[in-house]
Amino acid sequence: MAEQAGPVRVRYAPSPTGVTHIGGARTALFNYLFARHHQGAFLLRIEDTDRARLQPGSEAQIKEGLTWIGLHWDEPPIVQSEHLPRYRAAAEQLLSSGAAYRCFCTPERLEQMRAEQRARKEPERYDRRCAAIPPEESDRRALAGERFVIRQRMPAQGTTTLHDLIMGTVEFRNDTLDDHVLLKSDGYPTYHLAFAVDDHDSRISHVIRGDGWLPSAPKHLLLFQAFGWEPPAFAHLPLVHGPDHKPLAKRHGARNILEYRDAGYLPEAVVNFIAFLGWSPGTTQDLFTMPELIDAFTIERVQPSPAVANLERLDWLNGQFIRRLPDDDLARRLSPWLPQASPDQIRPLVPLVKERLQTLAQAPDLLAFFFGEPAPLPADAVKDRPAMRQRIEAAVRRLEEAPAWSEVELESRLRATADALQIKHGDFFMALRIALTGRRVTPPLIPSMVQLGRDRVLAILRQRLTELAAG
RNA sequence: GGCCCGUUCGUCUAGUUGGCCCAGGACGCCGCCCUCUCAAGGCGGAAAUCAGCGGUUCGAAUCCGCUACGGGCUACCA
Repeated sequence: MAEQAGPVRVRYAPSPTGVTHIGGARTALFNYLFARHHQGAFLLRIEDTDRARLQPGSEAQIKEGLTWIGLHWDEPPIVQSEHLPRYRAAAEQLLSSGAAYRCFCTPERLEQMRAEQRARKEPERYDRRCAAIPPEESDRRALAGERFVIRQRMPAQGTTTLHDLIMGTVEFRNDTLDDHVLLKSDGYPTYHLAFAVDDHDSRISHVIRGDGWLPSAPKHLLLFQAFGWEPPAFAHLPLVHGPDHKPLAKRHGARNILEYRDAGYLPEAVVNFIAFLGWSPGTTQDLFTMPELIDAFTIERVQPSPAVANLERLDWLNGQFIRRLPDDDLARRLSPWLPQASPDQIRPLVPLVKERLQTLAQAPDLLAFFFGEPAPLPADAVKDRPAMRQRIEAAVRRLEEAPAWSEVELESRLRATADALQIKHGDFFMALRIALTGRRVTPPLIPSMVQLGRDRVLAILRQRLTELAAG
């Protein structure tokens, strides 16, 4: 595969018609990793030439999503709607060279034409009725105010060959190519025109995009040729599928990438997760930081087959990354999830939950008993009230005498208490756990008691005794 | 319909210069250990006739052909 001369420059070019989902984020990430791996530039381009489908907050959402997963663009984003004269001039250039022509066909005629082609079971393509209009007549009608689009004139024969970095060599017969529209009658370019002009003007070296574009790649190659420009290298990424093996759509994972943030996922984990969708390093390492990804990423190792997003793996990855976070860092990230607690209050609790969290969102529930009242005693847990009371009373007596409130001290006193009661340590700990938190699943009991503090622990236990006596 | 892409455990994949692969790793699942619950961690296990068929070859997941299945594109959308 011939390497492009000059610096590596790539771009992620979303259209602001929605949000960035997993698939889009992956396209962006692969572009970013490729750029950084080659010390190149990563650009952002907003493809807003479809005014009908434009969505107001979309651009901001896209930028926020990219920023969240740590993809920073190196130059101010290019916004296509701001460059209309440039596209028009480019189209004019093609017009005068004969590589494109004005088409005056109405939408109605085109629809009728297609209906007839369908009926005859022919490929639905523009029939090139306007291709033969002499330039003078074309100019005259345009001047007279007749509405038109500009279409690219495809070669009648021969083949166009694409050397794709992922898909390999793909050959297309030119006579199967449609004379697609380059400039719409509203003066806006279509994707094809804007793509070629912008990628050329931005000196893009590699186009890494979804493989939905593969069928139009030959037209793009021809378009570069018509302009007399050196085309970029191409890499078409296979789609990301949902669990049902259908392309990712609203019905499953096609959620805004930011929803993963809101669900308590770490951007590190999300990045690691999407990096492995269709790519692998070829080693057994499965946890990568961004710098490691940049170092390991090569486009040749991207799979040509679509990947199914396996969200269970994301959960596992998230837990792994949480555990690798320094405690101070985890405390900081937990802070928004525990608005009732100050950073100083959160920090000492981090070691209690660090190994138990799969997402940050689980922290509030796990730590609830530290803030506010403990949950009511579960009904099934107090079936044997006398036993429960006995255990709590014994614990209170021992704890009141504790000279120090440390893990070592509490552990030895509690174990001694269990021995005195002649019950299994585990059973005794469980009784205390339920008394203290109202739950059977909590962070480890003794460290939790230490954090809760002597006064609070004794207060809760006495309160429970009162409840048990009353109820 | 036409053009194009794809097909290794449930999932992500290793494998790509044919033999070291009766196919390796990870998630998930199951079991055991550790253990105050839950996790985490450790150890082990089940799980892929490499889509099918036919070639080439001493030898194929790896090369070739056909078929099947899945998917994309086929707009004055990107």
